[in-house]
Amino acid sequence: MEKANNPVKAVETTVRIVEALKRLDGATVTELADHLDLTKGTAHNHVSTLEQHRFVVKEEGRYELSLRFLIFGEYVRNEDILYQVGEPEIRELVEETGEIVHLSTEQHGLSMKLCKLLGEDAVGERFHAVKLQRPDYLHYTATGKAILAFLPRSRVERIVDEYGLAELTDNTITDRAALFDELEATRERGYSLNDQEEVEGIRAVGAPVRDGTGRVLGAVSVSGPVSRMREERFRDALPEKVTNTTSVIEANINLTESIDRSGVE
Amino acid sequence: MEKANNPVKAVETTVRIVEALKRLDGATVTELADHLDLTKGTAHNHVSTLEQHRFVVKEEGRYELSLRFLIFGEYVRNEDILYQVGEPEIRELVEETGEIVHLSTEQHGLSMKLCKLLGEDAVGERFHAVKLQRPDYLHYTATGKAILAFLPRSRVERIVDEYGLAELTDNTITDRAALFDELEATRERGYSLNDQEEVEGIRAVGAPVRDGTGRVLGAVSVSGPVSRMREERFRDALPEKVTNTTSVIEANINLTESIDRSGVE
DNA sequence: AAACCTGTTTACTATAACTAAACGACTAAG
DNA sequence: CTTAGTCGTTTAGTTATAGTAAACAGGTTT
Repeated sequence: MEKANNPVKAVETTVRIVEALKRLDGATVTELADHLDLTKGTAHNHVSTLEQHRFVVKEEGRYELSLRFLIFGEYVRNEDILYQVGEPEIRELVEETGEIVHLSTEQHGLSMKLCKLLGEDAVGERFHAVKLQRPDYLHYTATGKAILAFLPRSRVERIVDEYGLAELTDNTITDRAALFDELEATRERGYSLNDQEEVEGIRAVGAPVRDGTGRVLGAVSVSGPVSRMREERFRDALPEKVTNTTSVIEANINLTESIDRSGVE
Repeated sequence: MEKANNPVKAVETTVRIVEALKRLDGATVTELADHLDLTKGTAHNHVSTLEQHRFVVKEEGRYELSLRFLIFGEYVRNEDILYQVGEPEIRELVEETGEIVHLSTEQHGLSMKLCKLLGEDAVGERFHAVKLQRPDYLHYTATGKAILAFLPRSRVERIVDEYGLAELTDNTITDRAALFDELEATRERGYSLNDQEEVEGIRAVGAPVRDGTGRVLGAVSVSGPVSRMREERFRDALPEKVTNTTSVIEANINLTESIDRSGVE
């Protein structure tokens, strides 16, 4: 993790304001000043600068984050090659399995969801895209462990140094050595298993997506209640389906990239 | 439009950098410095500050916007009451009509899409959510005209002052008086019509969504090729369907808000 | 090796981001 | 109608800091 030696303080306060506007679901100048220990003048200057640039809207006397964040966010996602080629494939996977399917990538040592689909067994209807909440730590999700398994050990070390190994359930891996053993096993299997390590009663199977050079681009996972994730399905059937999906994604990414390299229009 | 009297210059350069990272699909420090007429040192300080706060990632030597923008963007959309109650309704509308359906709102005098769905006549499959690109001006879209029709005249004046009336097709309204006539007609009808004013060959029908106080929260529209938007359907059937949808949305919003006010859990 | 790219760091200075206080606009209370 | 209490915004003034320019370090390419 780079640690900006000459951080721009004014940018840092603006970031704090943006984060506070999210946390507080919008705020007045006075509220921002109180929460962030700024003067009203400073808070006002920042928030009005952000408003002028359309990242903030003033709605009925309160300042709120604007939909410009959505435009930027969708742009970022649409640029991501993993999302471009992965999204249609995980649509198929969600139809096949009926469970919850994730497509995630790693940024800053955290798991960022690109897409989350609920299958018909997970909800009433056919399938359903859902909100992408906060990022997750990598060590307790199926996608996260699939990613960690194929990152250079030094990166994994630094990530664990930075974020630690928070315990969410009895099954969460909280020991460094145990984590590296698990990652080794994951590498050998080619897929990751999550047995109620994030949420009690939920199991998941994940597999990495790697490019031609072996670099991990992200991972795909299928999650569901233990009641539907018993031995055979959890150990064989789903791993097979998930790795099939990631193989197709990997093939299509390599295809796309070699076409890019050949300069074909 | 508020015009920040004490803009924070450092924030403005950071905004320029963020916009450039989008425009250039990621950039190096040197590229940013060149494009934005900054020194490399300045560009580096800003971009590394943004990276430290996870709004930017360094991917293979290039700086790119991170998926944190998506998290913020989805948060903003999910907070929007119009999206919350409108999204399920326009799903129904897209199934009924088979055309393209939009749910949009106004921010900073521009039309911001909350959701865009393609119906089965518009694409092969059942229906499909698509990317929300840049904002649009309000005067040449069905949703935009529905919104403008129910904004206070003074606001409309200021919006036209700021952005003008850009001409996209022969049918685009580019005359101020003509626009106000059109908005008057829209108010009387209760819905807006767009007859190839944005794109040649595309017609659309839109209707506003207003809250209990009469304030416009946004608008819904159905768009399609002229070949499927002939007289009866364009003038009667679709306006009926669209206004039915907006009525349901309005009712649900009022219900939600009165429940909120009553403090029920 | 040397020249030429990078990205990053440094030392310096003018600038501009803060502080604190006051202002004008509202609302509520007396 | 006054007064006191909000609020957001603006002002003046000072100190911190953002930006400059230059040098540095790490890679390629020549």
